[in-house]
Amino acid sequence: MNLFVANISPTVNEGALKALFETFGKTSSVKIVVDKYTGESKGFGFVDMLDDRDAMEAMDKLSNVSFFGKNLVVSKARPKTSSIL
DNA sequence: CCTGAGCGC
Repeated sequence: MNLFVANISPTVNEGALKALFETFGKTSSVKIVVDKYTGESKGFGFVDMLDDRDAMEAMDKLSNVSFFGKNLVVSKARPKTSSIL
């Protein structure tokens, strides 16, 4: 399950985020979104977990908890913005 | 920045 993680502190990198979610289960990929042009973190990212139960567990346990000074907000990711609609 | 990412030599 792909999870959307918002309100990520700039001090958090993908490795730290992955380690955090790995405490609940296997993560297949972690992505922190950075601005294409400025290279700065947008403050949100995505964590793809192999097991849906672990994903929901992580979503529940990590939502609104302080991580590096910011309260994480975890929810199910939506499909990436499509150009076609 | 609460929903990303790769179109060039």
